[in-house]
Amino acid sequence: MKIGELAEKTGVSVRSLRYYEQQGLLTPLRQVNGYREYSPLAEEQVRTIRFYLELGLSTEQIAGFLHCVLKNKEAFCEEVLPLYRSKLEEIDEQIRLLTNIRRNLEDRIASILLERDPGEEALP
Amino acid sequence: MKIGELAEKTGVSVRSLRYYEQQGLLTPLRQVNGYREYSPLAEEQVRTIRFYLELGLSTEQIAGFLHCVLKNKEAFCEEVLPLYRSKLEEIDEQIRLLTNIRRNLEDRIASILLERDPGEEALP
DNA sequence: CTAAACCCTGACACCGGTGTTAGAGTCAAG
DNA sequence: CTTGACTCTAACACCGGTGTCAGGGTTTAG
Repeated sequence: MKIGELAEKTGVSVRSLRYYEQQGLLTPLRQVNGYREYSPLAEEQVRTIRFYLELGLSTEQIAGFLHCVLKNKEAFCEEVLPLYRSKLEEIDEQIRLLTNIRRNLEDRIASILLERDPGEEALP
Repeated sequence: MKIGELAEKTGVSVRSLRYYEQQGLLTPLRQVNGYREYSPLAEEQVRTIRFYLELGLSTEQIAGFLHCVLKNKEAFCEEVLPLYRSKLEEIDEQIRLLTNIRRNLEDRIASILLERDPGEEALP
């Protein structure tokens, strides 16, 4: 299958498919004319890549274990669990930061409303 | 006061002070030799800028109301409240996204642990 | 044969505040 | 006068997946 077809089947842009290849996540064969030729398995492989990208992993991190998870169950790939755990910490840190900002924003909003129309926002 | 002194007093790098100026947030005078000359008020002004940056506002957004909040109380600057509210929605959306990812990560971790050592993680 | 639709590579743009470097001018202390 | 510490402008790098364009080949249906 050619790149356009794979793009349509997976909903991933042609540009992205070429990028994944450049990052070592996909390795299509080449036809004599230079066109990329994807096996039917590539479709599932692309969905796997998308899954990990949506978990917030980088293409570089994914490249580190993709070959393994494509052959085995995730649980047998040593690299995955530590990666998940550090990503989880990272996410938690980001949530903490955002939550702090959120609190500050609410404080500012509340104090503006108070200063502007004292008592008005206390209505039911 | 020269830029290095202001940088030291505020803890903001010289690079950033020049950037704030470029974004229209600071307008120091110039000495005859071309050096920036900051008034003592600039110190407080920089802290104000930092405050808004840390709320997640962009220099462009800050530029839109900084002149007002430097003269009046925040509550009298019309632009501020809507900006706070849209920023709050933005933050909430980001927290939602991160929370989803977080849940997926935890699911993956749990299922790896289950698959690998069934029951082991259930210990006290 | 031709036009439309694909495909190829390579490269720039984006986002946005900050670090860093290069090359050059200025100033103060010794 | 000289040296070292500042200052100036201008410009690139970063981060990272994606959009988009340029310029050129290939294929396929009419």
